[in-house]
Amino acid sequence: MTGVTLSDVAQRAGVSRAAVSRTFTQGASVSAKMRARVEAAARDLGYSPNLLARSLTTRKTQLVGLVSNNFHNPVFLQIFDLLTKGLQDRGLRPLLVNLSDETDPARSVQLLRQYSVEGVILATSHLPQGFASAFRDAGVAVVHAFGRPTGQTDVVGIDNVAAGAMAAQTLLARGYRHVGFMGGPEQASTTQDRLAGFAAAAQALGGVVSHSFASTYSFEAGRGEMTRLLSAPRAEAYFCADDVLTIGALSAAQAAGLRVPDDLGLIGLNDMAMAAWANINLTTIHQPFDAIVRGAMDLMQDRFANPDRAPQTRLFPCHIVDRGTLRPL
Amino acid sequence: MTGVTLSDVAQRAGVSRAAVSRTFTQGASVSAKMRARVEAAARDLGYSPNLLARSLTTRKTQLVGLVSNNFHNPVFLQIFDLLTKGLQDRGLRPLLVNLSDETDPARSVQLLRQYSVEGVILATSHLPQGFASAFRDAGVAVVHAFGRPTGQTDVVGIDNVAAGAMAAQTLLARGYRHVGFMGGPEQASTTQDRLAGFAAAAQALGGVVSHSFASTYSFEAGRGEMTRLLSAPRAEAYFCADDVLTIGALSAAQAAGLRVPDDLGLIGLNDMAMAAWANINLTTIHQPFDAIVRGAMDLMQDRFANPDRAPQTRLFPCHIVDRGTLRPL
DNA sequence: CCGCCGAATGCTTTCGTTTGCAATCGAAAC
DNA sequence: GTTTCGATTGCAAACGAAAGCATTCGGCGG
Repeated sequence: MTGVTLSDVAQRAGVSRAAVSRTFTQGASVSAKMRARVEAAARDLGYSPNLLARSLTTRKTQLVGLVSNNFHNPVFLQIFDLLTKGLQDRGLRPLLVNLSDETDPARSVQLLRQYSVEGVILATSHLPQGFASAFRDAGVAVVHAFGRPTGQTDVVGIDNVAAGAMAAQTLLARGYRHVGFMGGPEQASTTQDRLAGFAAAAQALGGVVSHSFASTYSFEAGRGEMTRLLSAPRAEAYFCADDVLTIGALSAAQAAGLRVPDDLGLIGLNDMAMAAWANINLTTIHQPFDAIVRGAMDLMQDRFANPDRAPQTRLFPCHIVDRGTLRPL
Repeated sequence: MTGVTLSDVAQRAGVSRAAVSRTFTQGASVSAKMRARVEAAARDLGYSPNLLARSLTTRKTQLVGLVSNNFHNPVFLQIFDLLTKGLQDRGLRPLLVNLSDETDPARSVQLLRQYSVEGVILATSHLPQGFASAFRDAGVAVVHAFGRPTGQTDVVGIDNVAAGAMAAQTLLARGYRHVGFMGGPEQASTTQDRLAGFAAAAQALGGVVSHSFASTYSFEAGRGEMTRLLSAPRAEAYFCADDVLTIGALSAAQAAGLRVPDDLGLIGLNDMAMAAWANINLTTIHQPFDAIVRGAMDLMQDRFANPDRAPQTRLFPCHIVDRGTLRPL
């Protein structure tokens, strides 16, 4: 234990405990002389206020839950980086929750509530049933990043239907006619929405559309699924709903002796850092992580200030990043 | 706010506050009848104890700081995954701290102390001066994962000197004679130790050794450094001190038209998930992340129980994983 | 029926802070 | 030298829960 408390400082400085408290609380009334005196004593003793005790009376913990269920896809490291930096800049502390193996998500809700988090940022494509509402009911600000707009909770992300359409338009504009969609898990809302947008746009433009799903958003699943696809009549180009999946598909294509993009076109989604690596060099749809993450934090803080406002959705535009897996216009 | 407190439950159940407290604290004396009565009331009201308030009297927060300065290398996502799951299983909560852009590390120390974390796990190759000792002095259990043994703090990781030697022995056994070391930042202890072990072992076996450093542990740095190396007389094989670096080097070699492993051998270190991807397929030294992470948590909890024991070091053995970037024996 | 004793329960203080309220201070206005 | 009034200060009561201590309960042997 550090052990040194406000009382110790007060005694040392020969002032009341309230005086010490005031010099350490933003915007309280203290004279310059008093402040100097207290600060000197505090420095001598190495005092710093106990935030947990403070939170008891202020009802503010500065704690926010950061929950994710995907610790395998490297994009999430980028997301954590942006998120942790951003939260630190705003004076908030992230309590990290890994939902991967959690059989009972209610436990995580309970847990975060017990720690009195003020807000929760859900960074997950798919969300356990009733998760968001549990927090809402408990009065904690919750925002779902990378989620599907529901009107029930704050959501920030991209328009996945539009992104799917953008992929289709790009493929057809490059002269591919038989185009395929390779999704992640079929029940993920991102997969569903991207497929819907992709199929509709491709058909509207006269394309021939097929689709299939990989079991997870992972390299192996993408590689396995593409290997399967290549053993039958196949499309000329595929839109893979995630970069990691796309890299898996790319690997399968190379293993099958196909040249990309001449024999087979591929377009991904995310534009994760790795997509730009020279030996991967993915053509992909850029998802603006920084804007989304910033938006999530903004929305959360906005709800701190105004807990009863209506749920809000913020979607950010994507754009194509042209690299080496699609033939040029 | 959830708002429902112990007093509310006590009133509802028509018992004293102490009774409620006892039914929720491990190993307190309550009759079955009382317990049932309180639990019913608690359920009705949706009560769960406020851990922050509890921590005030118990002096236990179950909070541990998880600090890292590398949110770019994908291995850290694997590490976070293991760490968060492990901590959750042990009933501990990770408070995540991103040191990347932190100009004043003392701020992070202060911060974690203010939240009364019971322990800190440092997952960083390099560590700011005085960081570990600051925690130690504050009486919080600190363990440095992936660090260099100092005798001052608990350290868990691998023997980097031995790992370097293992790399050298492997290269020479495969018939490479002029061998190079490509490190990360020169001041990183991991870089220094791996180089020392590598150079000594290679020379002892009659190899010709050269070395150089990439500016960071990143793809771009590895690729840039290898590109530079290839523009001059070069070694026959390189030991790159990290997988991401190795992938960068591999990319540079491919871009230069070299065949790996025929024209150039490469061996990495870490065996991150990506190293096994078929289109990367790195021969590398496996670092046992799961054992290291588990060891870190064990050591931390061990110090909870016994705060004054001497600092301890736990190093785990590595082994070669043979894939496609080194020619066979 | 009485006394005894361990188990259950309630009372009260405490943990480290903040904050409303009342008392005090100091200087400007008279 | 008083008044007066705003800015400082101290006092004491929260905040939500744990735990030591004293009290009460219940069942047992006698």
